[in-house]
Amino acid sequence: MDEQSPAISVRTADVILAAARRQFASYGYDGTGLRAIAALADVNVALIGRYFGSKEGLFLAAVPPKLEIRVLLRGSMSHFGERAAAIMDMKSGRDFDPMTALIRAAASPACAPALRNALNRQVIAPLALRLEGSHAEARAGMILSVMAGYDMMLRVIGIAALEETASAERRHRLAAMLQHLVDEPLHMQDAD
Amino acid sequence: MDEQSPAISVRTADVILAAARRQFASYGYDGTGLRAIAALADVNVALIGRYFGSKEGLFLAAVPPKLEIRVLLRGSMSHFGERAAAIMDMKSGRDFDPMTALIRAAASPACAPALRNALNRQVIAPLALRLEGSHAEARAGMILSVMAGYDMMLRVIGIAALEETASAERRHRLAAMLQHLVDEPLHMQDAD
DNA sequence: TCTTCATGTAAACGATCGTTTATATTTTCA
DNA sequence: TGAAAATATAAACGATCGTTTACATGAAGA
Repeated sequence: MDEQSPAISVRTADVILAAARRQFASYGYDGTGLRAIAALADVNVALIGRYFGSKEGLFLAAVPPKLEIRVLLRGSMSHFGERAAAIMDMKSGRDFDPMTALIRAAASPACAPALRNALNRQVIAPLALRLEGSHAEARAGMILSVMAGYDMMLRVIGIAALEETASAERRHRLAAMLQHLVDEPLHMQDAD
Repeated sequence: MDEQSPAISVRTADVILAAARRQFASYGYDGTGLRAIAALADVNVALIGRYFGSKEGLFLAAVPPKLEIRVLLRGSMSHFGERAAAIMDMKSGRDFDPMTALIRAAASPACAPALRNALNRQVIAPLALRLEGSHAEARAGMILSVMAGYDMMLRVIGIAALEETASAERRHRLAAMLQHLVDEPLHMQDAD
């Protein structure tokens, strides 16, 4: 080719992606340096530029594709709350969780638009398709909000009131909120 | 004095604090430069160092003290959900909102511990005192989670499914969730 | 008026960042 | 085996960052 053909090696690209996911999830977008990713991947810094163009390109290639929630949508929606809450509680200790990475990166203007698109396409749209009743998209958005807020307070900031509560109790309340957003027709409020 | 007496001017300090709040809320902790704050405050960069010691010191002096939620706790707790949801919806367009600033800064390891402390002392503890029934602190943590997640999806990331929904509908659902976390005894789930 | 202390400013330091350029090494294939 | 393509590396660039040092201005008190 006449233009620059980056000359890729799939295995090297995967090693870089894995390292990038770990770093982005742990330290956020701004807190992660390309040299740290390169060191973790045992790879030269310049390779990242050649493989993914820029730091933003690397982030977009690493994190948003992992945001799929199809596993959550498998099975009856009458137990969605339970399933979601169980997953939100289980995922502690993993070296990479896309939602945590997303939260840590949300503040960076460089990736906010891309995150918005990824969330719309890979989370909200498929979820809204499974919701019956009115305002399906808004309810999907609220469901995502609840899950993200929970993750942020529990994992990113580390609120003691949540950390020190029995996992079953937290999961119970989280599941109830999510399930009620799924079961649209119910009016939750008692007074008007 | 023998040590360094920073020689303060209250008005200058306030100007710096106001500028810092605006910048931190808009661009997050990492995205904000001291020079940008200084320019906005029409003040020399070095003054920030002399007044607040460091960037972290400035952030801690600017954002956490504004986290008070006493206004939210005024009045009967049987309408807490409505009040909170109304405030969460109203605050758009303000030049500084402490919760948005908090979310934008949560990913920075430099301020996460301080944010944790500030949230515990100024939000969760006073809120839990007003909650009757069991697991008051956990429920307070969940209330904060819901509000923060809502703010993050609506204001920081900007999810279309929430932005394009009528404000009244959003507020309605948010209020219902919050109020149910206040009214502990109710079991929200329908199936077991 | 002269000194003192409070306040503000200018300039630079050292470090780190993302990115690029130029070069080296390895692999492939005729 | 040898040329060409693919892959990897080292070194530097320019910019920005938070911070510090040294100096200038200003008002107040004796």
